[in-house]
Amino acid sequence: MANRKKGKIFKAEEVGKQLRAAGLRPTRQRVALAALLGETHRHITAESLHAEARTAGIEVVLATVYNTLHQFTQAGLLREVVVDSQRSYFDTNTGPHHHFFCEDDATLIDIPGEAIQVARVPPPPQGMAVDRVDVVVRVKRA
Amino acid sequence: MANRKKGKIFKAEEVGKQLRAAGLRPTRQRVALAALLGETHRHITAESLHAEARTAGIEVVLATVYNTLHQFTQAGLLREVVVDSQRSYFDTNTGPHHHFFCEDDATLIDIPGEAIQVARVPPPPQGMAVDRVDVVVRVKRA
DNA sequence: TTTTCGAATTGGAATAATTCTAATCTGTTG
DNA sequence: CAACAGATTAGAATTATTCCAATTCGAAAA
Repeated sequence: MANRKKGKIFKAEEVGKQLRAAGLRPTRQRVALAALLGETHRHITAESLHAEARTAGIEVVLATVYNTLHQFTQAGLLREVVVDSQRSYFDTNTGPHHHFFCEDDATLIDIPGEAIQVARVPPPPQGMAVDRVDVVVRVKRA
Repeated sequence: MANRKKGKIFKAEEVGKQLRAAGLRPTRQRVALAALLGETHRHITAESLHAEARTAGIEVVLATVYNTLHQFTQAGLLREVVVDSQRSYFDTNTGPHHHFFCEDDATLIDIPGEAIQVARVPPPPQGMAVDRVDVVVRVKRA
């Protein structure tokens, strides 16, 4: 626990095990991308992760980054954040929380789950169940 | 007022005036699209409005629908709703309210503004001002 | 360790949504 | 009714993402 920073979803030495546990084979690219996600920031796009990977000398194609992000998301290791209808963001923080979205530079900032209180959400329509409640606080340069 | 349904942003006889007031010239296509928006449902995509227009015999190209939706949005007559990173939705209801988003069929349902209470939104980062707070309740077939 | 098989990656083509552009057309004003 | 500013058009261009068939690679068996 001394060495556990919140937000790190992968620990370098355990990436293999973690992937296996998620039902994904620890292939070269997946391990490398997982390592990057474990070490760096919280909000990424396929494009940004691909750029990071290439900078780090990892040979991986954009299509594979897309596939991998979706696989990690399905496995519950990442969460997709919808704030921009033009680009998909992924968050390494899968716990309950919300976001500030800066419309000027299209960046995200986490808001801890407890910070915001959402009350009196009406019941969903017949036959529907609430999957989750997303709050996006859109901000602009003042 | 007897004849005023909430959600109707345009009244057939006043479309011209309303557009003019918004600083937009009441061209044939704009008037026609505005009339459609005034008469029909609340949530549309460029694609769906284009289909409606063509069905109604209005000759307008998809690019123009996009332009018009953005112009109306800028003029404050429509609001863009971001719920799907792959498609843009527009809402004829520009008042304060939120949405249910059904992930199975990608449809939106309004939640009145007063229905949900969002409390304790933390202050935005330095130099930023809150533009608006969006709540999306994602639902799935149970 | 080598073989083998099934699943994963690849690169590129395909698709979908949206924006851009240059030429043409049309409201509006004088 | 003439002229101009601004709008529309079709299609090309762009961007983000997905799909696909061929190749490669990881893991379990031999």
